[in-house]
Amino acid sequence: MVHEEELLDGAARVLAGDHSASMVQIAAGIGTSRATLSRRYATREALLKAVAVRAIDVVDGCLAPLDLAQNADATAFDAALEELVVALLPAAHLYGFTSRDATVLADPAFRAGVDRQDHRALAFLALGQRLGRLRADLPPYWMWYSLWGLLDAAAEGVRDGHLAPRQIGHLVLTSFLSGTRPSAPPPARPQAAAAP
Amino acid sequence: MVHEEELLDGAARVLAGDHSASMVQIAAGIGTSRATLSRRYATREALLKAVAVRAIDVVDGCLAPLDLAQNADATAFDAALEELVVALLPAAHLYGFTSRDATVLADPAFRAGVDRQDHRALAFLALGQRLGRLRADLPPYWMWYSLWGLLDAAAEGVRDGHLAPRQIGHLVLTSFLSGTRPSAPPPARPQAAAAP
DNA sequence: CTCGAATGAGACAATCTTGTATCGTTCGAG
DNA sequence: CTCGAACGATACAAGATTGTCTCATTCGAG
Repeated sequence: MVHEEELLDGAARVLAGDHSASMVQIAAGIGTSRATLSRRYATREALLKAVAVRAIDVVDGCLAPLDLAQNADATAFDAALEELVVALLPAAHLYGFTSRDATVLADPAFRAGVDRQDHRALAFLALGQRLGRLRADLPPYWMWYSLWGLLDAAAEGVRDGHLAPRQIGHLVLTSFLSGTRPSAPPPARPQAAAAP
Repeated sequence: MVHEEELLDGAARVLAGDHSASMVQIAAGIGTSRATLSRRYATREALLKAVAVRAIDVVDGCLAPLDLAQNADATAFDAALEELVVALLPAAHLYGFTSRDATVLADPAFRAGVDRQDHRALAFLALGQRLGRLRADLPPYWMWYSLWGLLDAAAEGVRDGHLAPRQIGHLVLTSFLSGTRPSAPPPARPQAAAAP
């Protein structure tokens, strides 16, 4: 018997590539039969919601280490943030579609789970603000959403072959923290463009 | 006769809310009949691709002012970047789904359009690097993808009611440029958490 | 006003998807 | 080894979606 987690992750993998994949496509992508899929999950909607719940569980696992940092210092916060980004990278690729699927969005249980998750992340980000490691003039909600946006962007960049999987962890973290503006504003160096 | 642009924008609005909306739902959302929709676009796939082409056109319109800045200075570059973000915000909300829909992604014409678009944006971002206004250690492709990620994140934040439409322009721009790390690292101010 | 093009409403068959049931087979615990 | 649970394959009906068609109506240019 295939474990439920493998099955849901396989379904998520297929659905991440095509949000509107049919049960036949999902079963074929997993490598199982449509009969088994229908036996496990009564309807396609039920499968979708199960994947969404699985997504919440996985992301909750990524967020767990953050709770220990409530009485941490700046160094511990930075380490936890980096750990969070690295842990979230594959999750964003696999489960990102759940936040955009109308079927999933309509599920109150999913919305409630996301709300709990958001509040947990917001507490962590607010801690970063109090520690002086995150800007105090940005809404924590925006920091959380923008982090997910960067994670999604990295996943798309890898999908399109424009980014290497190895570098996206660093890219997301440095963009999230430092942005794309050079840290030390150069006084006035023309630096003419090199000839092609 | 309803103009083609209005029709496509209406379809995009419906599809942005539900990627797998049927022709009946799309027609109802636009306020027209399914017959008219089918007369204009032979198949649903054709409609999807037409929306995608429209998306490319609109984004091309947002990118047009950037070409004039090829021989610009730092100030002009900053202004063009801000203008770009503001122009791109509604487009990201309306047409963001095109970059994630399997049907659209499979269209060679769309991929070619996106490629041309990417190269145009990349040239602009590379100009920013030469002007010293953007970090030279980040791949231009990542800057472009991350900007779209932030635009998407802002749109989702508004959709969920966690962000106000008025502020997202500033949020995207400041996150893209400066990140979420405080600009001036505070020496050692404890700043105890305020009582709840 | 007149006429033609575009529209809305509806019917129709073909196809796809889904949910359910049945059959024989495989696989692992006892 | 034995047996029962889970599996793959297949068939079936019900429903939804799509693409095409017809017909009456509306709307605007001339």
